[in-house]
Amino acid sequence: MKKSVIHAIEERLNCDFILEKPKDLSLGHYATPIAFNLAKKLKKSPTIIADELCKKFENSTIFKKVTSLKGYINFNLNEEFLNKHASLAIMNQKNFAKSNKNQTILLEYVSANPTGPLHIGHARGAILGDSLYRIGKHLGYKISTEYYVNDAGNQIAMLGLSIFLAGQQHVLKVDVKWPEEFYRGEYIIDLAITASKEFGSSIFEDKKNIEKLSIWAKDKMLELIKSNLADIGIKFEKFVSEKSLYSKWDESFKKLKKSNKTFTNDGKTWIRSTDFSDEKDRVIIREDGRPTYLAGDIIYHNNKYQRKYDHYINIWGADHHGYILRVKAAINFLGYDEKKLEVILAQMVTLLKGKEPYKMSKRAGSFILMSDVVRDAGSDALRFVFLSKKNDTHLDFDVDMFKQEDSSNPIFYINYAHARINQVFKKSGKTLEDIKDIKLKNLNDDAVNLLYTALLLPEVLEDAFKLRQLQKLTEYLKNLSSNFHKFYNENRVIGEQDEDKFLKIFAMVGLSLRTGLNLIGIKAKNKM
RNA sequence: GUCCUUAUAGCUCAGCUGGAUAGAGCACUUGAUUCCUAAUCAAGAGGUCGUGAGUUCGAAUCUCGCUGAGGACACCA
Repeated sequence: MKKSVIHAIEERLNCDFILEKPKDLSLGHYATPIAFNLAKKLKKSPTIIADELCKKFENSTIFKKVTSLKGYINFNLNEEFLNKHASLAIMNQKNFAKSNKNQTILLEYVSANPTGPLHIGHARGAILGDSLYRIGKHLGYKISTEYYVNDAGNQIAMLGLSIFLAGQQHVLKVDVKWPEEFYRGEYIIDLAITASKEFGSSIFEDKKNIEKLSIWAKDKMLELIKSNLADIGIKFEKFVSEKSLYSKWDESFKKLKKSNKTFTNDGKTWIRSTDFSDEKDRVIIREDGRPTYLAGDIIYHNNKYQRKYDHYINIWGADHHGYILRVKAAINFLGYDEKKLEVILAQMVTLLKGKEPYKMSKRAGSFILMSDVVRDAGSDALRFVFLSKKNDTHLDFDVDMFKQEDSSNPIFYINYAHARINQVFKKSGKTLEDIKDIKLKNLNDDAVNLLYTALLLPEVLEDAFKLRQLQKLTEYLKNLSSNFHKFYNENRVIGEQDEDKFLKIFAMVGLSLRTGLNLIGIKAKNKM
């Protein structure tokens, strides 16, 4: 719809212009402040210029009227134009708001260590990533998703050690001297108990078994993470194991060396990331020959770029921001275009419970499980609330407040609108077939504006996806629902002269609500 | 100390690449149901957009300083 409008205006104005939405729908559907820009050049007042430009739009096929006000030019779409778009959408619902793009995108997100269940902080990135994926795919991007599994290194070893010690304490009942850092939390004890059932309690007698426990537990945790994700409707196309990548280290390292950005010092191998305005150079191979975490990421990104996507998106927690430069440096040193990598940082979630702050740290063990919140609040509410906020703002929410599933939860409001539409159709005894060919004309302003708002979904999606700002979509859905509820209260439908016309508009509203919700992983309710 | 993010109504937040009288929801006050679901709607009240400068026809939006908040500054991941 927006494209047609831009095209129609371009045709008559023959110059660049900004197309925006007026503050108030009563002013118009679209507007441009072009007259302000031209004022200086033409040395005339914006008001006069706007008046003159309006005249160019006489006999337009898509605008009902074009008016000027205080220098703005406001465009009102005509019913025929809106009707055409609505008919098209309703007759081909599955394709509504779809389009085609050629860009291929590799989206990596969550990638939480398989050392414990997902906590509420992970949920933010998970929901953002999954929703971006759904929307991107709908808009026609060739987009794939991956989860990078850190199944090597110290953290996994620490997981095994933690379980081993927990087993000694809780199963063998011996005194244990805990190291400074280890994984706490009840799940560690649970794992120890499960391990004793599976392997016999003797497994906790010999330190040699720590590695075995690590591998076993990490697989268990990955399964748990997958099930946590499935609970909120997330499924990855691919899981990439860090460990399995190390066989390709030589190849990656050889490529990296070609850049002359590696060097050895103190028996360690470094990359010169300071050449990429990093604070310091970074170690990639330790003195004892073990690769650092960055080495894994170098292989992984080499692997990613070898698969030749047009664009790469990584969603990381904001605590990783310092890591961006060194990864980008490494990608550059590998001979790839690091600008193709976009890192989205999901800011921390501050969780409150009864106004007391929760500190979330896996290692400390006092963290809120994502699965607990999902159980209390429901996947739909969690998804909607998380997406309602820009991903770069700190998110505060109180678990207790979240439990109050009352009308303050916008997802109820939107579902209610959708359910109402469904019920009106039922009561009317009519189907889409009956109303899809109805011509929408002689509508009151409220009906026109409701229809117009419903038809905005495609441009909202494009905008939200391009800017990676999905709160634009949630805002839109709330707004459309509000317009609908207002209209519903002011107009009777069944048995009225305009029944069929209104039903067609409602069908369009329902389609937009349903499609929009679906793209953020929420199934619209037909009944409350 | 350096870097990232952030500051808008009592609370939680929108406000698109600068543009019309700064908007929602919750909470508060008042009203609407012989009628398709009142889980709704209408009206009211509530703001010197953290602060000080700058850029210009025009700033919540852009630039700089200051202040507050959260986070990161590993050979951990």
